[in-house]
Amino acid sequence: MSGRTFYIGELARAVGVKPQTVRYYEREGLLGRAARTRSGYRLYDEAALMRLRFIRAAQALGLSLAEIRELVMLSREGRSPCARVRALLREKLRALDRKIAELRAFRRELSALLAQLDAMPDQADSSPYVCSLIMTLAGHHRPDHGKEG
Amino acid sequence: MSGRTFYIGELARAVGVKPQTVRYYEREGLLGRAARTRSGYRLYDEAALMRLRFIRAAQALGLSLAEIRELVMLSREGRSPCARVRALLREKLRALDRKIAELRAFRRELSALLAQLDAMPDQADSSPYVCSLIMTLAGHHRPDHGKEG
DNA sequence: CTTGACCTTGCAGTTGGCTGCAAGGTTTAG
DNA sequence: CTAAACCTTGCAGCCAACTGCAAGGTCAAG
Repeated sequence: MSGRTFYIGELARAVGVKPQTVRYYEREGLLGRAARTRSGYRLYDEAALMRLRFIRAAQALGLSLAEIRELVMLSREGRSPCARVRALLREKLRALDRKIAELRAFRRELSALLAQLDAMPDQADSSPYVCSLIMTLAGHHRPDHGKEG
Repeated sequence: MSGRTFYIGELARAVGVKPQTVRYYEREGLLGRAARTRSGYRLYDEAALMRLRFIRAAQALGLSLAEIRELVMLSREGRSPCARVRALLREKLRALDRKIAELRAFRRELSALLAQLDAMPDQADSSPYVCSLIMTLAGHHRPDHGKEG
């Protein structure tokens, strides 16, 4: 009755990650140690597949591996992680709102600055501070320009 | 007629960075090597102060140190960096728009998911994948949740 | 002369989530 | 039997922009 088993590469392919990533999650306490064949190969079952999918789904929702580990721990202790999931996601939502507001404010500043820059002729000089307008308008802020789309 | 000079600590304090950061910028080719006293202490003038302020201002606008170095190079070659500044900032603005759109789309998804979660009772089970709803709705996305505000 | 605040260099560590590599053992197809 | 395609471990490196530390030299005040 016990379903299919998988080598680490099959498991990884099924979820779209690399074997190293699976080992990394194990090291980080997100997956629990796998069963082994006599020769030492890791063997996974469908429950492991589901756990791995959960990890990726939770990551896609913006949870960090540390937060996901916390949820996994709760679950392993038999306590329902649902309340904690809600709290974490609500917190993410608030952080998201703050971030969006911040980026919009910054966008306004940057586009105002660009409008002024476009209205100016190029400076022919190579002044020590390169571009004076930037000095006068760049304020306060430390934007967080994370890449990745 | 040559104005004030500064030790690295004074310079750093004047701009709100640490001496290590100033040395780091020098190593990275953003500041050019400073004059030295006989005993080897770095000595800066007001032009250096302005250059350092420029670096921080440009960072505040979202430019990376690599991009700022490029501007500094242009300036040192006597070519006006203004056109490049405009191009870089326009690019930042576009990236910002993409990012804001992405975060808003993600915000919508997350808040819909939360609404569904709030409507559900806690699962008492500690199922292998922790929380089934999350599995069903978490898609595709890889949000970039940079911290810092 | 001593204390303490400065400065110097070089190099390791931080963050988060992987990714790569080397050196070896195993399994499977032909 | 061999070659390819797996697997194992351990550990270094990546990104950016710093930050910290150790071990030592310098300088001004009292």
